[in-house]
Amino acid sequence: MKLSIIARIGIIALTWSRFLQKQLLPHDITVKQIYLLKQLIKTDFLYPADIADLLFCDRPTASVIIRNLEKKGWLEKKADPDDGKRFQVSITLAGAKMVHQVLESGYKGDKTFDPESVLTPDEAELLENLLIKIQKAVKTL
Amino acid sequence: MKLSIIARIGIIALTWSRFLQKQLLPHDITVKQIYLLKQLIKTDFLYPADIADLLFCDRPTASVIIRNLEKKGWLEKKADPDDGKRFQVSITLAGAKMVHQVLESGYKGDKTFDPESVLTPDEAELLENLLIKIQKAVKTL
DNA sequence: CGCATGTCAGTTAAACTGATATTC
DNA sequence: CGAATATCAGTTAAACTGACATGC
Repeated sequence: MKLSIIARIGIIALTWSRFLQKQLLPHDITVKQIYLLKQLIKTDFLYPADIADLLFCDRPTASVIIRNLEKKGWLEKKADPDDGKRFQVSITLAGAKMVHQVLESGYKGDKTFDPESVLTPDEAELLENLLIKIQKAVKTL
Repeated sequence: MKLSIIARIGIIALTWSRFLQKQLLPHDITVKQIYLLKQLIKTDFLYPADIADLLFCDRPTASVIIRNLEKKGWLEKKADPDDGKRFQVSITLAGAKMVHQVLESGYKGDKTFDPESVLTPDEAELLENLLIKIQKAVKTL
C-alpha cells in the first residue's frame, strides 16, 4: 500500500502514542496526563490557557483534562491573585509522587525514542528541518 | 519550546486530522469513516480484519466503526459464502452517494496536502525515506 | 484440538459546539 | 462596552481490556 507522507506521519504518531500508553498502563494514567504533570513539576503553576497550548488542544478540552487530574488529586487550582478570571494550576504532593513513580518505572516519554538510533546526526537535523516545513504548511492550510 | 522529532510528528498529525475533520463537519461524517467508504467504493467488499488494517486499529475498534457506519446505512455486511466466521463488508447505494457528495464538496483527504508545495521533489523523497526509517524504528520499540 | 475471526460488554479520555458567567 | 478567560452542558467517535461464540 502506497502511503502519502501525511498518512505516514499519522501512522507514526499513532504507533508512538500507543507505545507510550502501553507503558503507562500499570500506572492508570494517560500520556497527556503524565506529560502535563511533568510540566507542572518544573514550575510553580500554569494557567489553563497555558495548558491548552502545551497539550495542543482547545480550552474546553483542557478544562476536562484538568478536571480529570484534579479528581485524582494530582493537581489543584488556586485563584490567581492578580486576575480574578484565571486560576493557577499546580501539582500536588500526590501528583509529584506519581510523576516520580512513573519515571522510576523507566518511563521516558518522548526521550524513549532517540532518532539517532536510526539516523545519523545529519539526517536527524535534516528530518527536523523538513518536518518544520511540513508543520508550517499544514498549520496554514 | 524545543520539540523532539517525535513530538513534532504528533503535532503535525493532530493538526492535519483536525483540518480534515473541519472540512467534513457539514457532512456529519468522520475522517476515518469517509476514508473507509472511499476504500469500499473501490472494491466489492472487505473483511473486518482488512478494515482494521486499513484504519490501523484493532479488531474490536474496527467493529465499532463498522457498526457506526451500518447504523447510518452507508455500508452493509453479508455472510461470506466460503468462510462462515467472516463477513463481507460492502458499501451501500446511500454510502456511495455520500462519498460522491463529500468529494463533490471538494474534499480531497490526504491529497489535499501536496508536500511538493513546500518541498522540492528531492526533499519530498528524502523526507519519505527518513520517515520510513522512523516508522520502522517506532514499530519495533 | 488449536487457531483465527469477529463481536460484545463495559468503561473512559478526549474531542467537539454553543452558550455562559466572570473579570479585566 | 468589548475582549479574554474558563467552564458547563451535552454529545459522540473511538480507544482499551477481557471474555466469548463461532467456525476452520
